[in-house]
Amino acid sequence: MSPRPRLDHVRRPELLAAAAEVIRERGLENARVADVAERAGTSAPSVLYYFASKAELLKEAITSAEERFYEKLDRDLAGLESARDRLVEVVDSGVGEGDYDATLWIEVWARSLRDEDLASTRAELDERWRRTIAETVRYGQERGEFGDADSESFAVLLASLLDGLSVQIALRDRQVTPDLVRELGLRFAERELGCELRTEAA
Amino acid sequence: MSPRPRLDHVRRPELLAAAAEVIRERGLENARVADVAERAGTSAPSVLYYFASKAELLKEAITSAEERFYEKLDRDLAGLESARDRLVEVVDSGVGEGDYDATLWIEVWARSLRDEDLASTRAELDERWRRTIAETVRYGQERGEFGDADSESFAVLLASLLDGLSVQIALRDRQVTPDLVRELGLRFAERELGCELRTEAA
Amino acid sequence: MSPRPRLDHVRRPELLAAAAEVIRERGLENARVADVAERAGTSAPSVLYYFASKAELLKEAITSAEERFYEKLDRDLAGLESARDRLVEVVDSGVGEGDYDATLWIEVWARSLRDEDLASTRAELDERWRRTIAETVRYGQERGEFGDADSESFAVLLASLLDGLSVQIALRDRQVTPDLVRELGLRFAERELGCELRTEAA
Amino acid sequence: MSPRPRLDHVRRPELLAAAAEVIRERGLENARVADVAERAGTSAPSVLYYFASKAELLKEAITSAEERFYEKLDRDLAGLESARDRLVEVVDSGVGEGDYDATLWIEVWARSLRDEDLASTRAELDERWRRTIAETVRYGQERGEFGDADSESFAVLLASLLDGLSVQIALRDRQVTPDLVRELGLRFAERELGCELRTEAA
DNA sequence: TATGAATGAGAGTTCATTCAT
DNA sequence: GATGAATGAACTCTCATTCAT
Repeated sequence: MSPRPRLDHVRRPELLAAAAEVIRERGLENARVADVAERAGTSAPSVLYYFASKAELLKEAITSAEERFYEKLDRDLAGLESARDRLVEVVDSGVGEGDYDATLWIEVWARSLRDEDLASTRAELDERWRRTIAETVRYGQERGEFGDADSESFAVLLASLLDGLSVQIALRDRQVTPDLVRELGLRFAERELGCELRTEAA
Repeated sequence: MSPRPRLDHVRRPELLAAAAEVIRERGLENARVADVAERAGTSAPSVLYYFASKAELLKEAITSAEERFYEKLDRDLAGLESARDRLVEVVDSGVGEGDYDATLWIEVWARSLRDEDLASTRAELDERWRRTIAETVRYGQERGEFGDADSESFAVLLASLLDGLSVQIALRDRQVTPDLVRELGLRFAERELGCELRTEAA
Repeated sequence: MSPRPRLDHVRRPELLAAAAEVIRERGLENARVADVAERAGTSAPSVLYYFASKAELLKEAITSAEERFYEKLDRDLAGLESARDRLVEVVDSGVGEGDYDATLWIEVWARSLRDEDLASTRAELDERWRRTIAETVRYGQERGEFGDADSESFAVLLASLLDGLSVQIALRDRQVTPDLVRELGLRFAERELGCELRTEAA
Repeated sequence: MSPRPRLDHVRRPELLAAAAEVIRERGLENARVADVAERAGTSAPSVLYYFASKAELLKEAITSAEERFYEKLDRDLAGLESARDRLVEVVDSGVGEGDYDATLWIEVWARSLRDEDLASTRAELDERWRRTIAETVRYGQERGEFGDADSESFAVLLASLLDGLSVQIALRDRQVTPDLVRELGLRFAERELGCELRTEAA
């Protein structure tokens, strides 16, 4: 039934990882099949043996990278009891350093402007990100850690603030550092939710 | 190189406008000289008669569009006496609708990730945007309209928040409308500056 | 960059031969990649699959043709015992007919006027040509076949004379035929070296 | 009757001189109308107002430069009584330095390989050069200054030798200097004509 | 399963030449 | 008499993709 059953589950992830690296380095529009092949130690036709086209390869590279990020975040959050710790983790993950950064998002935004398909994928991922934030807020409100605030509005605001700040990180703006982003993000959350988040950080 | 005095001041702006439209429609990386030519009702070599290369054309198209935006904003602000009105104007201009939207910014960000030259131009323009915000805050503080807050930090925060929100507008996110951005931006400013900005808007 | 082992040693020589023909027909400056492709029964991109650029293709076509000529000449000379026979062979090879003619040299000279890279390649090849002549003279002097004369000066003179004459051949001057060139070249050598070279030719 | 009568005799020579310079600098095949225009302080269309096409411009630039050379040489020779002085002058003029050099000749040879029109012009000019040499020889034989030798063969030989040597000058070969060319040319003539030409030079 | 070979479809750019003024 | 403006034609080179093996 399924063609090429043997190596599919081995080679595809490797190629997707290579593609993600190429996108980061050369940009989504300038990424070439040959670049991905070279990084994966194979040839361009080989890459297209596993992915029907360049477009499909790049799209999957992006979505799988983002999905891995959200899966990891969900796992990490589940391991934390306190809502306060969870929110700190959320802000941390959105700061724009480490294995996740805004580079890929900027690429996705740019292409989403005219790629309907990617646009709706992006919308889903962003929705997921906001839902995670909103749920964390409601969790904290249930536990009495946070004051009352509209969790949905807060999610849109915090997500947008972190987006805007992490863009500056990605662009290496001199005035915006990861530490500053963390500080500003947490201070913003404290005001909106009426809680203390920065005890040890300060 | 060679001086081309006659029509330069007529044709170049026309071509720059055409180029900006093409960049919005097809993206910075996919914009072709032939597209610009077609939109301007001429041929590709004609375009290169006025601009030495595609790169120069696109770069100038972007910078001139951004600069026109800031010049208009500065003029508009100068016409307003009250600091409160000025801040409302600032937020309005950053909402991401009207003749200015985040589309161009997203393109610029994406390319700035790899283009040193464009990156520094972007940094200057962003610096200008934050300076405008900070000056407006200090103006309001001098007039006693705003409470004390660090004007520089506020500028970074508001700019980033508006960046993040206007990205959603540009991407036509269903949950984020221009009105919502305005509302959220103003509410954020009220909290940080301890003032009332939304009297008539509410 | 990337290794292309399989057909390299088959296709490259074919393409170089095609390129040499094109250079002869259309000239070095007017040779187009598409011409070479057509002559080799393939497409322009295919040619550039084996050669990184047009410049590299043409340069290699020239140098490989010249080098083949000198290698063949060295082999032929080694097969001759008498210095007299060797010198006749040298003059013969420089007459400008057969598989070698001055056409390529003229192209190389013209381009060397502005192309530093090609200029130094040409200098080396010319140096090799003169060395061959000078060594032949010294060989004859050691064997007592030639009188004493400065072998280096003689080499410069004979090489230049043959260059000048073979240009006329290449340009199909009515007054200069291959036979005349051979006759004049040998007579010149006889006078300078004090020997008889034209017994059977006369 | 004749169109554009006014400036023709002023502008055309200026443009031809500019064209000759451009050909020397960029080569015959790379010379652009715009280069000639720039050097003459005018525009490309202006150049084509005086010359029907680029081809015509370049061809005339070459032939007029060569003709001026031969006219000057004829004038100079006529001013000399002794055949010996005349022959020294001939060799001097062919050495390849001063306002005449082999650069233009090499360009002409290269293009003559496939330009029938230029080829026949070149043949005429070369014929004229050899005739001048042959006549000088016969003049010296009549005056008893030179021994008997076939003036036509000598002309072909000397012309070719000087061609070959001046090519090396044009290409800046390290082993061949103008002084060497003069020395070799005169020594060659002395042997062939049985006379002394280098008394004061030595 | 993989890849060397090949190519068609462009893209930017150059440049002689034309035309209106 | 001269030139700014414009353009068609050409050419190199890139790259995703196909095909035979």
